[in-house]
Amino acid sequence: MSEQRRHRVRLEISREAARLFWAQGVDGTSGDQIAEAVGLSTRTIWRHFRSKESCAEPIIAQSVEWELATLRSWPPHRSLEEHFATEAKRLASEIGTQGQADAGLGVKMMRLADTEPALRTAWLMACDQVEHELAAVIATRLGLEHDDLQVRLHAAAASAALRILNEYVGAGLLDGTDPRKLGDENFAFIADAVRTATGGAVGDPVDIAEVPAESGEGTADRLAF
Amino acid sequence: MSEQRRHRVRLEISREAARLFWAQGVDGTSGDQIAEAVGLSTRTIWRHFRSKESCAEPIIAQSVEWELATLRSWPPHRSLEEHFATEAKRLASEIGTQGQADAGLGVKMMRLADTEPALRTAWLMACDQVEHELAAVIATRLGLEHDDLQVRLHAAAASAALRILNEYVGAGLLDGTDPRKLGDENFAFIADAVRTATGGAVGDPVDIAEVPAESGEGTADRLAF
DNA sequence: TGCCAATGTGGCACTAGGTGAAAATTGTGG
DNA sequence: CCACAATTTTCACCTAGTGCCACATTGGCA
Repeated sequence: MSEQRRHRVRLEISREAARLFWAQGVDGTSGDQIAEAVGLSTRTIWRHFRSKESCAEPIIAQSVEWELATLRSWPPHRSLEEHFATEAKRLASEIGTQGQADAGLGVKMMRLADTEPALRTAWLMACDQVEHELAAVIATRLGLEHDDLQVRLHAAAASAALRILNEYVGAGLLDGTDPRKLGDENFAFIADAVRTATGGAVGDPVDIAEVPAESGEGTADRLAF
Repeated sequence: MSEQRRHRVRLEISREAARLFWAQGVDGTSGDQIAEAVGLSTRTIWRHFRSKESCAEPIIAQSVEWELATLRSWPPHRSLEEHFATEAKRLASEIGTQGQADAGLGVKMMRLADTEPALRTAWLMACDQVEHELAAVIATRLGLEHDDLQVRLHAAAASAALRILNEYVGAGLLDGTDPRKLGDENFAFIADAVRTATGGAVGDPVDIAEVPAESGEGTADRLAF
């Protein structure tokens, strides 16, 4: 089965699972129900997902995917707010009704995660992945290794800030905030949150030329071992 | 059953479970084995823990408990490194062999969490709780509400930094670092990491008198909704 | 001391999540 | 239409976890 095809099937299952989880809770939803809803046998569900809760992962992962993609394509010479703003504009024109529905489900799963530990896991794991990818991005921007302690600290703090903002915005949307209110000034707020969380090290444009000169400056020489 | 007694039983089960998890993996350990190791019936284990993996929670929670307790008792007029240093000294004189063994098990569970998703959950959940308690601490230090967006951002970033440092130090200890090398200069490093993650807002002494004047300054006026 | 009530524990049957392996179905090139 | 591989289904089976009732232990009280 092609990787793409597999991804689509998983996503399809995930949609139905998320819908059922939201409608009747995780405990109140059985594997059989998910299978019936998506029109596959139960066994096939377990072939695609190791557990019931993990059925929600693709829809959650997809809701952070654009953020991840945006961070991956962040050119060194641009500021974070600039890049977010242009990418958001591009995304807005590309996203279809399916994408909007998925985003809605993603937000609902985020909300469910507040009360369903099994889903909170999935959400935290998704954020965990953001953290790792962000470490790579930060490492290249600062000219350090991706497992440098300072890089890991910055990545963890920044992705934690992004998580909080995601939860905040998501909660707002579920409570009836008009999505059109999400304007450019919010990207400035997000970028500043990242700047604050990283002590100003991440968020501004970096000059390619000066990066090598700074390399090593941020490493954890002071930690005794 | 008294709350204290219940806590002790859970901890006892957790010790055996952690030992078995470390020795033979989570999947390789059955509920029956844990029950036998601790001398209780399997049924009683499930009365105390909702799942196999959650048996590791108390030992993990305990390993962040001293950190939590230290943060809770952080007086406004002291810097973070000062407070950590004195509390660590006090702790070192109080901790017994049992406490040391538990700390060792806690570090091992942290390490296992790298490969065992079920345990990573427990670890992230423990960190999640640190984040919440830290929010309360930060709120009082800054004179803001504990659910203020700025407070949540600082708490998330700071606790993420603490998590990374925990993982880093834990990994070091498991790889043979001498525990005695954990001196005062490390507390300065930790405190600086927290300072960086919070844009300098958390870590230094705060003057009680000036707190009310600053209240409201950090709120998220700029986010559009 | 002896009784009683509350509460923790054990045993056992049972549900549900999840897997292994072979049969059945679907898809695909000749 | 056939041969063949890839996927799905069917079915037996395993283990984590629950409901229920009987039993044991504890602690209060006369």
